[in-house]
Amino acid sequence: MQKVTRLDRISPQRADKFAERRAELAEAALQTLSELGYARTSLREIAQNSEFTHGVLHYYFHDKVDLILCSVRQYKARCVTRYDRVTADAKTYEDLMTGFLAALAQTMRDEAHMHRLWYDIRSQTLFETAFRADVAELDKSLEDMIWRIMCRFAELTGEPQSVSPSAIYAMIDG
Amino acid sequence: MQKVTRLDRISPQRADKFAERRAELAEAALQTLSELGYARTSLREIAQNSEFTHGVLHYYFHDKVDLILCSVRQYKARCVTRYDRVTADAKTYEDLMTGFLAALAQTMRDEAHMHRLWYDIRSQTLFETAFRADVAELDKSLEDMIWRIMCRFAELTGEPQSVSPSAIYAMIDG
DNA sequence: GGAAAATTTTGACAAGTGTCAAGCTTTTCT
DNA sequence: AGAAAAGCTTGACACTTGTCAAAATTTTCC
Repeated sequence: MQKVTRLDRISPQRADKFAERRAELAEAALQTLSELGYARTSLREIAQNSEFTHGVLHYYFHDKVDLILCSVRQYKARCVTRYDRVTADAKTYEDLMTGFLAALAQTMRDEAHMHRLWYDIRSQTLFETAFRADVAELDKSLEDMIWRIMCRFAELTGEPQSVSPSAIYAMIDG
Repeated sequence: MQKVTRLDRISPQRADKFAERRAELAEAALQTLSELGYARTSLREIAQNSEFTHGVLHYYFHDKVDLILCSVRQYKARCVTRYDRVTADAKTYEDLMTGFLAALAQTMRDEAHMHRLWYDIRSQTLFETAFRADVAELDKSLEDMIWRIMCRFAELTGEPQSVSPSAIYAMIDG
C-alpha cells in the first residue's frame, strides 16, 4: 500500500497517478463544499460526488481536515495561477487591465459558489484552530498575488505603488 | 402541557414564565454558538450550557432551527435596543456621539465573540434556505437601527442626510 | 502467467445527532 | 388536600458521522 504518508521511494509515474487521484478527490470535495457548505459536508457525500466510495478517502488523505484543507488549497492555487498568468503575459497597461478584469469577471461569474465557500471556510477559521494556520497562509498568498498585479500595474504606468498590500486585498476581496 | 405552540389562552404570568425560560435557553444557545460555531453546536451541548437537560429544548422550541433563530434574534434585539436607547436619550449632538461610540465600543469589546457568531450564521445563510429569510429580516432591522441613529445625527446638526441606508450599514458592519 | 503490490470496496465500529414519548416531579387551582 | 396542569428528565429511536481493517479487485512487474 502506498497510503497518504511517505510519497518518496516511489516511481515518479506512480506518484503522479497518486497525486492525480488526490486532485480528483479534492475536486469532488470542493464541489460538495460549495454545494452544501462546511457544516453539511461529509466524507460519504464527497465520495458520492466522485466515482469512488467513501473508504478511498482515507487512502489518499490523512483525515477529513487534511482533505478539506488540500481541496481549498487546490482551488486557491488555481486562482493564483490564473491571475499570475495574466500578470506575466501582459506586455502593456491595456493588456494587464483587460486581462485582470476578464479574470475577475470569470471568478465572479463561474465561481460565485466557490467564493461563498471561501467565506464559509474563513468563518470556520474563527472556531476551528486546525484551519487557522493554513487559511491564514492561503490568505497571505492571495494577498501576494494581488500585490504582484498591482506592482505590474505600477511598472507599466511608471507610477509608484501607493497603497499597502493588505488594504488592496481587503478592497478586492469585499 | 403548554408546549411551544399556542401561547394564547394562558394566564399572563404563565406566559411570562414561559417566555423567560425561552430567553434563558436561547441565551445558552447563544453562548454555545459563540464558543463552538454553528457547525459544532448540538442541542445537548446547548443544554449543558443551561441548567436543564436536552429534552427540555423541544418543550420550549419547535426544533433546532427554531431555537437558533430565536437566540440570534434575541441577541440582535439586545443590540438594537441598546443603540436605540442612546438615540432616544440623546438631547445634543455630543450626547449622541459619545453615547453611540460608547455603545459601539461595548459591542466590540464585550461581544467580539458574539460578532463572529453573526458572521458564522450569515455564512450558513448562503447554504441553508431555512435561515435566509429570517437573517435577511434581522439584517434589515439592524440597517434600520443604524439609519435611525444617522437621522438623529442629521436632526441634531441640522444637516440633511446624505448617504443611503444600506451604504452606511455596510460601512459600520465591516 | 502468476506472484506481489497497489488500489478500491465493503462492512463494521463507536460516538454523536435531532427528535420524541413516557414517566417523574413540581406547581397551580379549586 | 387532591386533582389537573405544567415543567422537566430519562431513555430510547433511527440516522449520520469519521475512522479503520479486512477482503476483493485491479495493476504492475518478473
